[in-house]
Amino acid sequence: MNALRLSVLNIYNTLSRSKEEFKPIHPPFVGIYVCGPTVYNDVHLGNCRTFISFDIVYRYLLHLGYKVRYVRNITDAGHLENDADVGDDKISKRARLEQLEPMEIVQKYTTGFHRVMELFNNLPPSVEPTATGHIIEQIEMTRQIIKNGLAYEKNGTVYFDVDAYTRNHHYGVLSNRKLEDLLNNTRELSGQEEKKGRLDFALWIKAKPEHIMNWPSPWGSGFPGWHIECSAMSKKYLGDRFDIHGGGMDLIATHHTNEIAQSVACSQHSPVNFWMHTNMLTVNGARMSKSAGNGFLPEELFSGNHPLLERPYSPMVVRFFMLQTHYRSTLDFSNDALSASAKGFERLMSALDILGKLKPSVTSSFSVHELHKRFYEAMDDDFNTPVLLASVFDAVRTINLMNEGKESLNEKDLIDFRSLMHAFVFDVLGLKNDKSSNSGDSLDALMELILEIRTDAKAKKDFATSDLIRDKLSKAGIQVMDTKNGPAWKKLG
RNA sequence: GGUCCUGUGGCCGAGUGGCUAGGCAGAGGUCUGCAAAACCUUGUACAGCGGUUCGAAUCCGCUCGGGACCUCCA
Repeated sequence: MNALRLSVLNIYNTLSRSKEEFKPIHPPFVGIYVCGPTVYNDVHLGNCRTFISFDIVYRYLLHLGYKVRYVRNITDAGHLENDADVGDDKISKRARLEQLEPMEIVQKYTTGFHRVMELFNNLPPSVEPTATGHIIEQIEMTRQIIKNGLAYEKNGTVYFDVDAYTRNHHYGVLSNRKLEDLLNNTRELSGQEEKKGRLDFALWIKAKPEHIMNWPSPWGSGFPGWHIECSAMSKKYLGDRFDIHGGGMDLIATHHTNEIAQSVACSQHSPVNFWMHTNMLTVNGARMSKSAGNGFLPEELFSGNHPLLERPYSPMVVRFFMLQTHYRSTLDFSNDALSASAKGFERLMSALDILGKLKPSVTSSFSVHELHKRFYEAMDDDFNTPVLLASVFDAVRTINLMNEGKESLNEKDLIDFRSLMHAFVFDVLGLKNDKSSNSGDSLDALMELILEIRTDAKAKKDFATSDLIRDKLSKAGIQVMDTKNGPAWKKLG
């Protein structure tokens, strides 16, 4: 199938602020690292969007035949409540609030996160390392940075020396900011007396006596800074230099900027070829976030239990909804938009059901190759899922026309068409028919019988009976449709 | 304040110089016992003003609106 792919993959790189042709460092291998969640709380839908976006990246690279190592971490230590490098670790704080051991918090929200990822049909990453599992690597990296003269220790805490770094490197490369602007526009934070420079950030933080999560280090008992974990773990599993690093756009200015600085300080070269960033999910135009109180939890969506929702939406409808927007655009979340997606998704799934049942003709009336080409062009253009879906919906129309005998495919083309649709809708976009309406249980046989009775009644012009069957089934959540090929049914969403 | 992004038809949302995006909703039609489904047809959309150009939603300038980051957040 790939022999017909004429385009090449282009990816928008935050570093260059433009699309670049993707060439792996060591083909056919591709290394990708995505910043995972800090497991101190339930993931909300905005978090999920990022992981769904990178699931598409992962799936498409796999589809293209690359051998992909996809690393997505779990932050279970070191993420402070603010960037002043004072104050509390988020996990520790939550542990006190819930009166649990910190690792109980970690376990609880990690499990929840995995469940949600599975519901959204995200493939599990190849490696899912935790910060607490890589303390030694983080200490090692910190030592190396000190050794290279780009970090210093003060009272048990180790800071990255941004000023020293900027003598040879551009600290603001990723966010495209000048150092003086960063200095002038950074807010004065309290508790920073220890730092030499205002932009310096902690690699290792001295633990206060009450801080439960702490580890011994050359600088005394403490815990790692937030940024060093990703540098240390990406280095461990993907090497000093790898292909793609991803995360939400909000990580550009601080987290990823610091990651680059740390890796450069340690290894003397830039760690990542392609930096990819997903845009934010918004509600009424404002960013969805917990602090703003406008966050949606996946649970609320699946149950419909939220003031802004009129009904529940299945994980696949939500996934489909997200894929109708490009990952670098903001996506505004609303009941109306979701409801439109629910109908579109249903139409797509029923067309794919029909496709599986179509019979081949002698001749073909349209070109499967053309679709094939368009599908790849869309995905090769920086994973443009909305454009792919537009082409997929052209295919949906064609499937329906075939069902009415107005379009046709010969046997070979029909096989190609099925495998093309299957590959892109199920494998690449990761959608699935979560209603699994006609899934071979006893309901099938039962429905066959009922529809037979109804067809008999109709033949005898006993419309009272046929309509009664239809109405009662409708109330039971099953829709009956009289198509040209006889009666059909499906479960209602 | 600094650095950016953005404004597309009733709603969501692609598209970055000339060629129908797409989904949902609406209207008309085909089909049907009636519906539904499906299919066909249908919308003179690109915030405003000016400029560049043979030609702009697309490039440039200004104006107005929305948002993000700079402070924890994907």
